[in-house]
Amino acid sequence: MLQQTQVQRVITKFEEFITAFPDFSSLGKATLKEVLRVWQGMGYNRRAIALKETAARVMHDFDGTLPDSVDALAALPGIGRATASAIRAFAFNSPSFFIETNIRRVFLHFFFKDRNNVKDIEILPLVEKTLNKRNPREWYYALMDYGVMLKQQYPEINQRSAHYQKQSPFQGSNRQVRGRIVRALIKGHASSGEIARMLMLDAGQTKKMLAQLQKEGFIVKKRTGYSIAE
DNA sequence: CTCCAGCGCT
DNA sequence: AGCGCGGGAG
Repeated sequence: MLQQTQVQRVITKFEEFITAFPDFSSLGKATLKEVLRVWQGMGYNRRAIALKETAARVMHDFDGTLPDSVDALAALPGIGRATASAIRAFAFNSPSFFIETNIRRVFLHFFFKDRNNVKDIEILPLVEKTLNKRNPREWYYALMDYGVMLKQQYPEINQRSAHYQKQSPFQGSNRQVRGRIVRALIKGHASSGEIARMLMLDAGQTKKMLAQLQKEGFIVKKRTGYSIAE
């Protein structure tokens, strides 16, 4: 839930989410519509699909217990190397190395003072060297909190990362429209024409986006229109 | 306008 | 390597 999303926003949503789906079993068995309904407000609806699918795989492939190796975790949908390593550090308190935006800021500030275009592959060895292997969890908590603090004083540090990129505006974007369509279909089944009319969208664009959402597993097409998958 | 505990596809 | 993906807060 924390991928590309502010901690403060996740905290309140997490309570609601974990109450609705307290374990892998309930999340894996829930309908996608139920999961997306609770997810609304988090952003990146794809992550809701991945999380539900991950829960189902943990139940079926791992007997209900989350695996603790980076390789096994990273093989789950929506979990890459960074999140897999973070899960190892926070959930299992095991030494593993990863970079996220706050950690990146700390190392750029102290070890790449006069550098530009710094690649994460250059930073990672330093994360490994400085990690407190006795208590990775506490170390990463402190490191990330410190990175947040650094941002108050030096908000532009991460622009010196090779991986920094300004993102396109959300207002009027494709992703905004997708979000509105998903939100509408959570409320109920609708045809392409009804959706276009309800949301004041171009008919052709609406059809194209519905086809894309269908391909990604968000929705299914029936005789009379579209609904949330499963 | 900007950014955010990244991932997956091409 | 580059791009698309939500939505809320500052």
